[in-house]
Amino acid sequence: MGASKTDSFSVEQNEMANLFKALSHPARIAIVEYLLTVDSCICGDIVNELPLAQPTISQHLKELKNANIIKGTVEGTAICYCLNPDTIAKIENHFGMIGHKLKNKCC
Amino acid sequence: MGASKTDSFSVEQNEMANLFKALSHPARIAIVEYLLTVDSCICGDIVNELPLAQPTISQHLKELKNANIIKGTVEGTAICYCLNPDTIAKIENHFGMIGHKLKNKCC
DNA sequence: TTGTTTTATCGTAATATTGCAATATAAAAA
DNA sequence: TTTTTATATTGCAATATTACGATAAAACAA
Repeated sequence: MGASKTDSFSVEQNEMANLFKALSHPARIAIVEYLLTVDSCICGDIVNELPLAQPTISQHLKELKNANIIKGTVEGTAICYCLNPDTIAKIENHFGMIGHKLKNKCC
Repeated sequence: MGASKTDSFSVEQNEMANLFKALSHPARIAIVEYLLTVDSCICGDIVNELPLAQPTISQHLKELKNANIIKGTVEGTAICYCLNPDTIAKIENHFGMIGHKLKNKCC
């Protein structure tokens, strides 16, 4: 095969897996980090920041957008990207929950 | 192509991407969740918990082990798997840092 | 209008992932 | 020893991902 057996798992499990898949590439990690260093959300120069061709970056941005990790709004000719705090908080809470449960364990 | 341009990014960016890649499949999310529900670390029945064949689960466990998300120690015939709190904390801190930086932003 | 700039999409080649049957390995039980 | 039980590895087919050249689309400038 090659396709994940998505149907065999819960909606929540698939959601979390999709969030992590969106973050499972160094270019997308770099994009998130870059968005954090920029003061405002007004961007448009991500292509110059990364050692990848423009179509490749556009594709990575699309995946981050589909996963709701970033938001993009049209700003004239350019597009303004910024991180989605809700999704970041969602992931943060997920691991906070895991960390909390782990404290009551033998590990 | 198809291979990631790993060399173009920092060691840290690749490390984080690999951690997330290990968590980017619902079966591996399910394994992590199952390990959280078990009282002790003494496991050995993960195969019966998931709707996947034994070789498939063994492969998923291997990926989680390679990413240091779980630890496995031989326990006679069975193998005892448990979560690695250090790695969980590492991811938790990563998002805590992002969340903190986001608070000083326009988003 | 035409040209410029910025981002998106298409098409495709190279590579990676997923899943499992078959088989192997390792440790304990009989 | 042989058998049983639990986990790992191999090999392969189906599918997904990654990267980018070529091209398109959208908004503004001249």
